[in-house]
Amino acid sequence: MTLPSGPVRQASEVESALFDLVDQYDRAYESAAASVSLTAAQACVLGRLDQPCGMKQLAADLGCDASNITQIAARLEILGLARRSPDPSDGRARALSRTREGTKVYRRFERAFGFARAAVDRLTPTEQARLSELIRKALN
Amino acid sequence: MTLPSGPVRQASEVESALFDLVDQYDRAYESAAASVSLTAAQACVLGRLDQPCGMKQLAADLGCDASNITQIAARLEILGLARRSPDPSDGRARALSRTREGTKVYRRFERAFGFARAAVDRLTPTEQARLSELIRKALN
DNA sequence: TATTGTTATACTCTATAACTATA
DNA sequence: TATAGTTATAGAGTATAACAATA
Repeated sequence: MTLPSGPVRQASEVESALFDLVDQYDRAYESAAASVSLTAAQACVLGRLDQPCGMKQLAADLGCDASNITQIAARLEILGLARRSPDPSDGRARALSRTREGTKVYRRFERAFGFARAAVDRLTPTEQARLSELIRKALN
Repeated sequence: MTLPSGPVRQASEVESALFDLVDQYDRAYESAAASVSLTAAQACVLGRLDQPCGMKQLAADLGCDASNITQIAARLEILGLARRSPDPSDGRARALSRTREGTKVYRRFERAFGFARAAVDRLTPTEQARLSELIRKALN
């Protein structure tokens, strides 16, 4: 006979707070991206192009397969927001960079996002420093 | 003539901490789900079934379209992890609930996840309370 | 007529495997 | 032979629109 598995684990108050924070952050990110007609992944890649960046590096940063970056880069290129340029020092490599339009759109995304800034603005400077400290310690 | 758009906004230290927290949380969630052969969305739905729940309610909770829930529920059903039952009081409605196997798998997911608990365990009880308080204030 | 849920469809993200070109 | 990137393909999440059954 099989015993019932029982209820799932009960989260503590801090864990719930962390969950709510992450949940709201993710939703705000997605929503801000949609507001400028980007997907979250596209906004994420676009945001990493302050400097031109190789495909392999982007894949490593985002923790996904390189073939994935190829597709996202291709779409950003079609949208006129990014451009792939040959690497003079390595014929295999290509660097992805933002176009001027891409930077404009990304800045519109940032203004639409605002989640982190708004959250932080509800805290005093001392509280902000303390929050930062606690998060860093928790992340180890 | 068009002026350059200029650099994107520079995030503050707290904002960076928030970003890192969310990023690590999301990756750990995804990875834990994969470790029990679930997608993040499937784990998310499964985790909300401590009580049977209607499709519409699930869609509202997850902030997505109801047709989306239909698909995820169908897959969870095929996997034997959840079940859709008719609602006796409303012939249109169906309630999704975890099977015993679904609860077992979800508990394995929780053990694999552990991110929030591990993070929280690096803090003293006083620090945990303070973190919780600051997050709640920041989320308003 | 409004609501719950489903189906059909299309787009995107994602990974794997096979491939091209270069190192 | 190894590496950077691409292509082909397939599974899954997502939304919209049209639909069935019920309220």
